[in-house]
Amino acid sequence: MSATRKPGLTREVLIETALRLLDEVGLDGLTVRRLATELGVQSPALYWHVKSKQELLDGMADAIVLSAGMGPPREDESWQDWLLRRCRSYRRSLLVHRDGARVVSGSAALSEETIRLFNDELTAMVGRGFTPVLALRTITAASQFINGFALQEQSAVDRAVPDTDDRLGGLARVVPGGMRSALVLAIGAGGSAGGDEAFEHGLRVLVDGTAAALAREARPDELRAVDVAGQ
Amino acid sequence: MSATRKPGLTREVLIETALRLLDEVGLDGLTVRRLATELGVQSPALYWHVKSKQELLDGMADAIVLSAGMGPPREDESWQDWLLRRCRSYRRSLLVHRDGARVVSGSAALSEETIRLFNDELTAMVGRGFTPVLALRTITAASQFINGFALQEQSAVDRAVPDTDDRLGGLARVVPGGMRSALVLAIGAGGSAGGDEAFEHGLRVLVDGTAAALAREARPDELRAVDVAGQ
DNA sequence: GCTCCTCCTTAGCGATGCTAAGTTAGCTTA
DNA sequence: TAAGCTAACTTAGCATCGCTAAGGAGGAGC
Repeated sequence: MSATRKPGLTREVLIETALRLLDEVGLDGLTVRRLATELGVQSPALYWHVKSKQELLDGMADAIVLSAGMGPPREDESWQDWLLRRCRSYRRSLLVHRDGARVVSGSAALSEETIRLFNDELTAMVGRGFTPVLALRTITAASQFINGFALQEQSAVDRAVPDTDDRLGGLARVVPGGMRSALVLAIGAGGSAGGDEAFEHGLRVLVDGTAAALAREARPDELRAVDVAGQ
Repeated sequence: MSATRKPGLTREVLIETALRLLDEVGLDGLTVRRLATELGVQSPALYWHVKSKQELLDGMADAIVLSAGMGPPREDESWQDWLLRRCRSYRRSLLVHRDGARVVSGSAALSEETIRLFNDELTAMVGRGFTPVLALRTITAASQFINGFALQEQSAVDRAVPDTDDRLGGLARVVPGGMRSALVLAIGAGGSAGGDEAFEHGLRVLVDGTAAALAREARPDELRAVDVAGQ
């Protein structure tokens, strides 16, 4: 019953070590046996602290997400600045660990702590004029864009780098012989599927589009004849 | 030398069967042995037509992407309508097959055919006023949003569905006891992390934000004092 | 001192991706 | 027609994986 028994191992230590090991060997190299060795223990010992490997991965994913420092905006901060800050921080957290995006994407169980912070964010957005649904959808869209983006950035890094001009980063691994104008132009002009600039562009699009949606939401009585969604 | 030998098996047949089997058993259940059984063959036989399981998955991913019907807009079609059509079609293709998004996300090697179509799209966008870089980044942002979105939609479906109120679809599997206002409000109002409406919202944000970027690109001499990106 | 419970070990099961080596069928060549 | 070659498969099996079952060590509590 006493909390200070002497566990030797802990769920927390397990997750921390797993994250460190992840950077070394990657997600595919992160086996239960390898982690056990790293902890100076036999592999079945881990199953005393964790139900399955998936539960371990869920814990790692939650630790990564939490390390981004979620939370509502500061008092003096506009929702735009906050959203930009949050998104950049989230991407950085995914990129800090090797295969971080894959770990987070493969997990679905978030901790109560994460959900609480998430809810605080939504509440703050509502305080700045968002409807609850718009707030949720905005964060949702942002998260999914960042997940997809980081996923591709890391998959491009992890594979064996081909000879030259892999600027497309996973979108076009093989450059065909008769590559035509636009693609080669875009790449030549510094365009790339990954990287900070491409990410910042996506962010900007997100913020601008959200601002438009927010303006629409705020005065829903006006004409929507210019609606672009044709469906 | 004659092309009509009688292979019995083909790379194409292999991929088609694998996609059919994928719908049955899911990505985790799609083993080489299982696929071989489905083809009435022993498992090592597959390695004659395919270098590794990853190469098979790459082929499946490419088939899924190609099935979306990529290609430039019609003559009379605005880039907005085309982009919406293309994005919806892409999402639908990912959702058609079980774990389709995971298969596509896990693959990096696209066929030359896909790259050619992709290039045609960029070229057409340039014809409508985009710079090559903006065109590439737009498609990139769209693809990554859709990948992330579909990934989450399918991961929410695939896991054992909990008792009630799993509307958050993977974002909040466990609903904590003291869930506060904004989240419960958003969910109550029909908000959800997945689903057609959330997707359409994301698309709208993308198109609106891209329109703003395009307007900026078109007259780059004007003042940019209202720039929202602080970095 | 005896028992109980926590935390770890040893042993091993079934399944996985993949390789090595052997076998068969059908075309080409003499 | 017979020999030979090679594409397309089979049989056997290796190393590794996540995970389970059973047992043992050692401090805590009576």
